[in-house]
Amino acid sequence: MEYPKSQVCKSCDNCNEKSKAFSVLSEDELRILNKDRFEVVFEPGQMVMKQGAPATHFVSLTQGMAKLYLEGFDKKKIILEILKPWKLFGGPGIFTDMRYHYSVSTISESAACFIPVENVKQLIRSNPTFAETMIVHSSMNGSRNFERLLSLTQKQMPGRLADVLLYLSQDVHLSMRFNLSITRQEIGELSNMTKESATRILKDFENEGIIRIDGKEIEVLRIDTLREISIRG
Amino acid sequence: MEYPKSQVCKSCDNCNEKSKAFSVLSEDELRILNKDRFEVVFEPGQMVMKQGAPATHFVSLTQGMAKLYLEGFDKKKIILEILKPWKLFGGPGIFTDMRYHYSVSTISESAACFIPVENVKQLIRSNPTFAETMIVHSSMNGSRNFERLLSLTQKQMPGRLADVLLYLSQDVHLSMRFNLSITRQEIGELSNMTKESATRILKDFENEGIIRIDGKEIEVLRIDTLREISIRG
DNA sequence: CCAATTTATTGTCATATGTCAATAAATAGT
DNA sequence: ACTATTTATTGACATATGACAATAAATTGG
Repeated sequence: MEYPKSQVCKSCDNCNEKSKAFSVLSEDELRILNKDRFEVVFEPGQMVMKQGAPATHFVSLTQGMAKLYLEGFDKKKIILEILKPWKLFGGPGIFTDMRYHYSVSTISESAACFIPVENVKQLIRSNPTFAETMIVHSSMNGSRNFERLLSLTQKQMPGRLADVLLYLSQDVHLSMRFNLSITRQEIGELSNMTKESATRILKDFENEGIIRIDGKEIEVLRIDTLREISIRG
Repeated sequence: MEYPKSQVCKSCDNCNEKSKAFSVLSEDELRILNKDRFEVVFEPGQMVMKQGAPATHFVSLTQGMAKLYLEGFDKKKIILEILKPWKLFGGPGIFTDMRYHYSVSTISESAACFIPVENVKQLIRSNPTFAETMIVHSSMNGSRNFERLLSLTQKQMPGRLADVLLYLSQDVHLSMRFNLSITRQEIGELSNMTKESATRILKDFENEGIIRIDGKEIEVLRIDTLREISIRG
């Protein structure tokens, strides 16, 4: 793995500005946070964080795109999130058993900044506002996981796929038309179905004029229909 | 609803002792916490907390037993937890949109103590150790929900039911033999299957000599087999 | 103690979805 | 540019599981 100088952070300021979690910190506190930070560049498909490994660092994605996923049984995965820059992750294990509870691997060429957990914990202990920020952060993940649990367990495939398309369009790419950076396999892992089923239902949606597929590009044509399908289940 | 005097807390001391979350608080801080607490007694089947309603209080179950569940589509529920005394709940909404993100209703006659969220938040802001306790609490819920997500989405019915039996035996009743306080419907809601399937697979387990069912009583005879079934999926 | 209601059991059937296999298309490596 | 590998598509088929229905058993309320 290379560490091209040009891509390594010159300073953490940029990162701190973009990650709203750090906006409540003073100059001095940022210094603590920045003390032992370091950045690593990843090629596509490389592992940033491994489920089960010791949880030593919080990580902030600074460039590229990655997937955060649970490793289940028989190598089956559930992708919980597509990560974009300035997303901070590390997981619940940092405050419990000091293990990572999910894996993260890159989708495109990426860079990530590693912050030792002890430095973050030190700030939590000294700055209650920052602690509250962490609680809010963790709570948002919590509610999001409840929604996912309901979507994945109670909806049929079209509803689950609609949820994933809405997620990709509205939360990840912020556009009705986007270049699909993930495979059918990964769409399946987002919606808990096989790649074959993902292919089939995507085609169904296309035939019904709900989306347009052109190579790697997907355009959402009728988002309301997608929302209906999502609600109907 | 009645409020039998004899069952209302005489003091919060008892509650504070039992809820380890509060063990880090000083006398003065406990006074803040106790200031506006009040206890309510519930009959079986009554609702303690309603998903979607304004999140105004943290709640601690002080007597009885309750179920914490997500209300999904078509009135379908997922039970996330069987609550026993001294379990504190309120959910992620307290730190995000100020709504409850799950419902809680009693299984047996119960009592619960309601603590205004503002008092807890005040302590979080003033006592970093307490704040960290809250983060740990929320993190444990987080990892537990990951496990549930995997169990419910990737295992077949026998695996899911095995998980539920292990949960009931090891986490709820703390015994190999316990009186089943919940219905088949609720076993189904714990394992994401219909009550008919729950019935059938329970009987299968009984026929295979893995458990013994006698009326409302269940005895786990071969816990290792149950664990195997859980792992095999 | 009896009627009314809820809960549990059991069987039949329909179907959503996974599995496997064969091919096609796209991508990557030399 | 050409082969090798990965990814996508499509079809045929098997099966886990839900839906419905009919009793049976248990619980509750008077």
